[in-house]
This record gives sequence, C-alpha cells and structure tokens, in this order.
Amino acid sequence: MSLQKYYARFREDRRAKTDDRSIVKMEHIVTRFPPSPTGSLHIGGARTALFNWLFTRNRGGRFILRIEDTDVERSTDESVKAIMDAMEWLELTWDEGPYFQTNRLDVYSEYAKKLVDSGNAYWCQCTPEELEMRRNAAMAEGRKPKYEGACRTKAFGPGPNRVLRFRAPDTGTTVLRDIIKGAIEFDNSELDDLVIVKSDGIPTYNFAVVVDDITMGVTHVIRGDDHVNNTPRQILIYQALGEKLPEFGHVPMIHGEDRSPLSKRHGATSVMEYKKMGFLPEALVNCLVRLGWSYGDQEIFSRSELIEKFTLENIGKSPSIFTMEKLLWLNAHYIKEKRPEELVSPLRPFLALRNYTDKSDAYLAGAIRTLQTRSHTLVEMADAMRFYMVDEVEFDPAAADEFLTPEIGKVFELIISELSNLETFDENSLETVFRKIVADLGIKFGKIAQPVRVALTGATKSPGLFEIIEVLGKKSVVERLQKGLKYTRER
RNA sequence: GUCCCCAUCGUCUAGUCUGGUCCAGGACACCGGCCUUUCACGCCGGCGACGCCGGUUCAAAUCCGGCUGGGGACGCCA
Repeated sequence: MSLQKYYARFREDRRAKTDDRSIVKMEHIVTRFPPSPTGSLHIGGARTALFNWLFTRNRGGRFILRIEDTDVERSTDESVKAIMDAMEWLELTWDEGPYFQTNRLDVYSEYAKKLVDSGNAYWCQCTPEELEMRRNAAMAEGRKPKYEGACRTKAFGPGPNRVLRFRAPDTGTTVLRDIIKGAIEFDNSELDDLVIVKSDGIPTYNFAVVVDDITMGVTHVIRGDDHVNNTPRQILIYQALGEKLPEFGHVPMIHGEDRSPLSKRHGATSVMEYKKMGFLPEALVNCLVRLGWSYGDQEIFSRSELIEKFTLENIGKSPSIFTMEKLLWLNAHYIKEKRPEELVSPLRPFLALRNYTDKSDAYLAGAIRTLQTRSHTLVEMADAMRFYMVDEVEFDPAAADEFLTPEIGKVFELIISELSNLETFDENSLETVFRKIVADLGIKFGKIAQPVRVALTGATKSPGLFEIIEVLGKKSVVERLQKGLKYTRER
C-alpha cells in the first residue's frame, strides 16, 4: 500500500468518528502528539499520547497527530506506519493530521524571516567542529557549555554552511508555569542562542514545535519531563514572535526497573511488542494510564470511564517504573471479563502461529471459555489450547505413568460405554453420568478425574473435566479414552 | 561540571495544597489458609513504606532548610 493510501485510510476513519465529539462539551481545546518517526511507538510515547488523547476527549477538543520528521537522516516511512499502527491498535484516534513538518518548510521560513526582521535571529557560520571543541572545553573547565555568541554582531546574511540562531536575552528570568509541576524559574543567562534553522534550511525541533503549535492553534502542550529544559527557550521564541503561550504540562518519565531510562535491556519497549506477547489493548491502556495518573483507589477503568475521569490535576510529579506485573494482572482481568466470542479473532493469529488446523468460531469460543480464568496472555491461552486443537494428544510421560495404570483400565471401559450411549453431551448430563459411575464403582471422583484428564489432555493440569468433554465432543473424547485405555494395557 | 525536576510498602499509588480523623489506605507481586476433580478463578489472612538530619508547632508523611539518592537538560537529535 502506498503511504498516501495509508494515510487516507486513517482519514476515513476519523471522519466516521468525528461526530461522537459533538455530544461532549466543546471548550476549544487543541492538543497534539508529535512523535519523531525514528522508530516504533514505545511505552513512554504511548502514555504521552494517551494522556493527550484522554485530556482532549474529556474536554471535547481536537487531537492532532504531527510527525516531526525534521531529522531527515533518521526519519523513515516505516516508522510513520509503525507509529500509526500502534496508535490505531490502542484506539488513540486523532482528529487532524498526520501533518509532516517537512511539508511545512514554507511556514517555518516565514516565521524565521519574522525573527530576522525583528532582530531576534541572526546568521552564524561557526562550524560544528568549532562548536564541539568549545563545548568540550567549557565542560572540562566546569562551565556551562553554551554558545557564546561569536557571530551575534557579524550581521551575516544567509549563505552556505550558515545556520540561523535565535538571539536569546542575556539577563532576566523566564518562568514556566507548568500545570503539573507548578512554576519553574530559569535564569536567562543559562540559555544560549540556539540554532533554529540548520544549514540545510530545515528548522530545528525547538523552532518547528513553536511555529507548529502557534499555527495549529495548540492550546495545551502535554509532553514528557525531558522537555522541561527546552520550554524556556520555546517561551522566549513565542515572546519574540509576540504570540500567546499555550499551557504547558510536563508528565514525569517512565523508567526501567533499575531507574534508568526505559530501554531495550529492560525488555519490550515497543507497544506492538506487547501485542505480539498477547496483551489486549485495553490492558495496556489501563496499565499505562495508571503510571503517573490515579483516581483514588480505583485500578480498573473502562475507556469511557477514563474519558470521564481523566484530568491533568490527578497526574503525579514523580517518575515511575514500568514493570510487567500489573500489566499481566490487568491483561488476565480483561481476558476473564470478555465474552469468549470477542477473544476468537484476537486469538486466531496466535493459533495460526502454532500451525494448529483451523476450527470454527464456535468451537474456539467454547475452548476459550474454559481457559479464560487460566490465561494471563493470549500467548498462554494459545499454548494451553493445544489439546483442543490437535487430533491426537501426546501424553506427558510422567503423567501417563502415574495415572494411566492397569487398574484404571476397567473404569475407562465403563466410561467409554456410558459416554457412547449419552445423548446430550453437556456439562450437566456429563456430571450425572460420572457421579453415577463413581457411585456404582464405590470410588471417589478424585480417583478417576486425573486419569481421565491425562487421557483427554495429556497432562495433569487442565480446565474442569466436564467443560473439556463438552467442548471436545463425543467422538474425540471416546477416541482419546480409547487411546488411554490402550496405553493402560500396553504399558 | 552547570542548570532543572523528583523522593510514601519490592512495584503502581491514596493521603501532602487546606498539619491532628494516618502507630499511613488500596492494588500488583510474594507467603499462608479456605473452596476444590487437577490447574486456575474466587474469598479470607499475612508480610511490607513516609530516604536522612535539623527547624516551625501542643501536634508533621503533610510546612521550612540542609543533606543524600535518583532522573532530566546542556546538539546544525527530537
């Protein structure tokens, strides 16, 4: 599929969902999620997107997807797709976009020109190498490694290998009034003249975001804590442009178990990896939202509840650690909660991966129902499903050895004949038959349960006997019992 | 190094703004028990934290200061 068509697909999607918003109060809130397409959507980015999305849906605003691809070297179409796929899986629908910064170069030039004309920007021809050296020297001497303004007064015009720098004030303070963190004051002397247009004519991040947020009418900038230090620079640019500031809210970071930034060595970082591991999107969403945000003691939230209850005020200030423990529990919860039929299609890919022969939706749903309280993930479920899917089960040697004994053979014969004559093959009648057999033989049900279980599933652990028998059906059950019987005779 | 942020059970967190109702509540994980045809589910119980020091106060998890620890930023990356 071409990228164009791909985007169009999402556009269609959006149109369909736009009307939902009219039922919510409109407050003209505009937010955005601006990933840079240099990889897949990861846990941290997903949570930022989720917070923005929830905030916007709660307030009845517009949520924009903007692709920040000004790093031409590292940006790829593949990443754009990966990010949109992940957002689609999490159902983080956007109302506008995706916009691409590389398509908006004219807009940035226009704003760059404004800054040059007003004396707030100047051309600089210091080379990256020189800059690097000066930075290192400053660090070595314990000084803040900032640009000292060598080209400030040279009045260069644009030219090859020249960059445009923003002329930052040397004195005074800039205050960031953060919705989440409160007021943070920065000494302007800490800031330097940052590059806003690179020598290839492409704007840098700090400039492009500001121009985009201004021109797209963004009212609330909600992003990761790692952007706090960029914010005073951006505020200065807003001011130089004479524009009104948006509200800023910086959400605390998510770390790995050793409190270092979340990375591959902490396990899966990409949202789609969690899909592959058999997690349900609602579980990931529920897990992610509780990292930094809370609503009293409540742990489980439906999507509509989240939209209703989400506010920025309930976001905490301290960073959190992402572990899979709660996610696993949440996933198990949602697996239990769903109707078996709803799990059929999400489970199918996992079944296919195991090369099981295909079964009907109804059969699958029946099998799923027996495994819902026993699975933390779809992977676990697909694995546990094996005995439902194969024609012939292979006995676990230890289990067969312990339970498929010669003595149990006679019992099997009786069960086989009773079951063969049974008309209605449901849990209730099954239970009646077994209780009768047990009573006739004068033994405890526990005596025969494990042997039958081994014959039917090959293992000592499984869902309840009667549910298994009902799902498997008479033919398969009788065959398996006969195979078990054969084993007891031939051992 | 400089600047900025953060700090409650192992983890996610409530409580901190508006000190007393908190010898700190919930959830996950872990441990024990019950239920039981196995395994799970479920239910009941247990373990377990206000980083440290000082100050303010009749009273501090809550306010103030310092320390320590962790994180972030300091790019012609975003």
